Amino acid sequence: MARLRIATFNVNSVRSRLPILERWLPGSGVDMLFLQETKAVDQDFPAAALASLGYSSAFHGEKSYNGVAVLFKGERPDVSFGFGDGEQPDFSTRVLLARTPKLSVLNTYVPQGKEITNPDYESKKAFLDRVGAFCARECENEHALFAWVGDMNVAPTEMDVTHPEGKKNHVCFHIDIREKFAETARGMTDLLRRFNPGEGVFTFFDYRVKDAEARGIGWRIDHVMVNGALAARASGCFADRATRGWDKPSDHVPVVADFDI
DNA sequence: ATGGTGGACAATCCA
Repeated sequence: MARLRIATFNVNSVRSRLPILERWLPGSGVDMLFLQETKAVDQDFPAAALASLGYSSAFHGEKSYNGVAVLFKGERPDVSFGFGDGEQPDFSTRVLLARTPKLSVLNTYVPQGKEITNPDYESKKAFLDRVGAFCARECENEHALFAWVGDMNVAPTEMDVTHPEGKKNHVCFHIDIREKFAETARGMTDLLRRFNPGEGVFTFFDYRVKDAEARGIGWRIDHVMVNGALAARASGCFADRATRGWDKPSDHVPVVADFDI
């Protein structure tokens, strides 16, 4: 049995967050880091700088928006982009699948949805349907170790927002999207919540809210969801606030999870 | 208070 530490982090531009990654990663103990919103085309991804930190990478992004990546130490996982289900759009800059001999991880940057009246909100639900189909297939083999991680843009419960009464029509909290998320993750364990059952566990602080973190105004929208086999091997999960005290933090907080596999 | 700030990129779009 070996200890495996994975993490998910919406960097909101991998190039702007390079100083944060350089400061955080070497002492983080993270073996595999899943990134969202890298906002860099592939030729601009700072692979060399990350390699000098001891992390290889696989990435796919586009100009200005979206982009996903995995950073890893040691053996290269088998990495693919998009749902691979033959449907369009393929979401190749929002979906990354990494398979190692021991486990598979689906990394997603779920569309935010803008407004509940916007067509993008329907696209968000359709995206989650495709994630749900994928997860259901992965979970058919109850012995295989599987995780779904990333920026899900859904706060699953009232505990996961600061003022739930004022957010009933928000695309990340509307009852429809919370039910869709629950259906998508059916049978899986919300690992950050399992190890942190109390109030005030957040992974996102809006830049537009003044002193959001100090005032405790946040969202829990970045998740590590695991199937039963992987849940049985989990030893911890936490939102790592270290990066928050440093210069130019992301609006998101890394979520770190430990396993014995 | 339908604002606010930050990122990418060059006039706005996105979150």
